[in-house]
Amino acid sequence: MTNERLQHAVESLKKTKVRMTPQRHAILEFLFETMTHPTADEIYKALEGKFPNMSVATVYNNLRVFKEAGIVKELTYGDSSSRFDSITNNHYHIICNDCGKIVDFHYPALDEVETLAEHVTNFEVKSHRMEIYGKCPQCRSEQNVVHS
Amino acid sequence: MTNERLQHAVESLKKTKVRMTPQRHAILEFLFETMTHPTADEIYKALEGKFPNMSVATVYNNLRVFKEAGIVKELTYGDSSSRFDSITNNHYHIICNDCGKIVDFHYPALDEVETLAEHVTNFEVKSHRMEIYGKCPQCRSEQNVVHS
DNA sequence: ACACTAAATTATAAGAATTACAATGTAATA
DNA sequence: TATTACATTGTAATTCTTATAATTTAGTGT
Repeated sequence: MTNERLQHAVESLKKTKVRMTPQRHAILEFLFETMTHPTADEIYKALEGKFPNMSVATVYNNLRVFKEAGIVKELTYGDSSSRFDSITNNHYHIICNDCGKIVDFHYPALDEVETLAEHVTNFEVKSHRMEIYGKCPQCRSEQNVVHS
Repeated sequence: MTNERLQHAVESLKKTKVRMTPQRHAILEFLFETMTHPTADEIYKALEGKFPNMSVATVYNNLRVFKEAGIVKELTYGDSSSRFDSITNNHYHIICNDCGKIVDFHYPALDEVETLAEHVTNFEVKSHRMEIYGKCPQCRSEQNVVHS
């Protein structure tokens, strides 16, 4: 199913004038198979085995292309660098304040909030963003350890 | 009422070992009275009349202190610099994709989502973040102008 | 298969936001 | 008023991201 989504993405890119290079394909592939919401640099490092000469700029360029094509979403948290996530349906993220882990979490889209906001503010609503913050199970249990 | 909230913030800071300097107070004051969700640099520029020798580092240092004290919230969007907002109750933001304007928008907190996430993921939930994106009334009307 | 052209990649430099650091200054306390 | 720990200042360093120019290459038509 990863492959199916990947195929779909590649085809939707080809429909516009976006060429399919090996680097570009590898970045896409990585984004679709990983579950880790990587940073640009993590993508770069993950692929330097396969593409020893690839430039970081290539990663950034492609992430921009993918974003513009609606294939990939940029996640900006408090920390310095953005993370990137291939877009899937209706899931949100819950993030650990202590260790930074990001876990997917399914929930129907908050259409109601969008509609209400539209009426109240007279904006034309396009999208929304929601995240939940807390402490993950691992960090919770570490905290509970009694230090003697 | 701005003054009341400011007072309260100052006092809660003094309770810990945070000293009240003129610069710190001015930054707090500015954050509580402005409606504009300023960047660190905007705060710096806004106060350079009063404090010609203030360093940008001071602004950043204090914003970190305020964040740690739970008085101020950092908003990170896709663009390069963070914005800062004094924490108030139960309001969210709707942001214009075209001009960047941020408008407050009241809505009861999404407690239900927090509760559900807690059960599903076994995180200990602390907070959440939600924003809505779209096009503001001004940008909408500009778009509709017919160019002859 | 070959050539053409627009787009992509690479390498590097530049830019911008934020943080680190050392020296100096100052708020809170006794 | 003296003391001390915290704050500020100025600057340098760091980090993330973007811009640029030269080179390479994917996709297309012949």
